[in-house]
Amino acid sequence: MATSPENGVKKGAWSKEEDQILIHYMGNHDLETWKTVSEQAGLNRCGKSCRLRWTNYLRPGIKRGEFSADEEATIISLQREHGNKWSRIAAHLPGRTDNDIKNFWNTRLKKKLLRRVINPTTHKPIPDFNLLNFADQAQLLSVSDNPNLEVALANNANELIKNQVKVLQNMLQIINPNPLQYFQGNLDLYELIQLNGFFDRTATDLALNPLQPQSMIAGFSNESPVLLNQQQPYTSNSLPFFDGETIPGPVLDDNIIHSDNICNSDYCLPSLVSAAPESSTVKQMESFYVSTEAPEQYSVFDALENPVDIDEACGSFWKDNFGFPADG
DNA sequence: AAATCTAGCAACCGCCATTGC
DNA sequence: CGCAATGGCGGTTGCTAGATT
Repeated sequence: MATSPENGVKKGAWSKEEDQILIHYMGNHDLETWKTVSEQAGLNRCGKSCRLRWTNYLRPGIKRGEFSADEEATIISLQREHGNKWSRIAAHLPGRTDNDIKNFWNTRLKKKLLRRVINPTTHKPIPDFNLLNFADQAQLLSVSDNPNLEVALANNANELIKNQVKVLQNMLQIINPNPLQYFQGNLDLYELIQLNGFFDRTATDLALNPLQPQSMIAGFSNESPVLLNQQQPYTSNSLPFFDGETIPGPVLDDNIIHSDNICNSDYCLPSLVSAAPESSTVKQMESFYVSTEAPEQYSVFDALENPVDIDEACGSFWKDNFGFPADG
């Protein structure tokens, strides 16, 4: 069992013997401070740990087990009203602890709301996946049991992954302005990152203008470098993406070397040119990542390049695509 | 059958407020 | 008033049992 290095007090799960000692002590003494409880009861625990064990588990009247439908409705209603004020919410639910309610919210109720396409933060219907925070997006993906929803959300998830790749690129570039050496064992990943035009940015540029999610996408626009022979099929192995789906990509130009220190004959680096809008990296990336089965009007890149009226779009996004109610 | 993944939950951590000296 | 001790709270971690591969 773990102990705190500085004072040797025990940490981790409580044993039945410790529980009995604490219950016996609390039943026979008035509470002074939790520190004295620990000391006088002979528990090798810090006072804080004793308090938590008592208030969350051992004190009389604690209600355990499944939450009733009424309790569930109360929690949702109070969470909407007060936010994550668990102790305040617990005051309305006799026998339930703030910790229990917090766990119940985080592990059950949030998912339940997401399944109903309700944003657990705002308690309003979700008009567009992109308006959720990242954690809720991930959770919505994980709880989805609607195949149509999964297909559509995959497109948005591609977008999230691209953003994360950009963050990784930033980090690598700052660590080493010539990151090519990292990719000798994973050239598919190298090609994916190269497609984003990352290696043309200097460490100084990145330090002064770190990429943010919005600017990352904006960075894909006209001045971004693109591959010369982008219409041809991808030469290396297709990149596996969601659930084994493979996505065709443009060929890499074998004849033009971008960097002089690494050149595998099968994976030489392409040269880069500025693109016209119609052949921009945005369009290229769109065809690269977004499933052709996806409704074209909801391409994430279209949305970014052509700002839409959010109110108008919100009202129809789910309804048009999945038959979900958009307004309650 | 073994390995891996996932959900649920108990407990800890860090921050802030309160209290007492 | 300042400081230390303590308590309260919300966020996070890590363990475990059950499910899945």
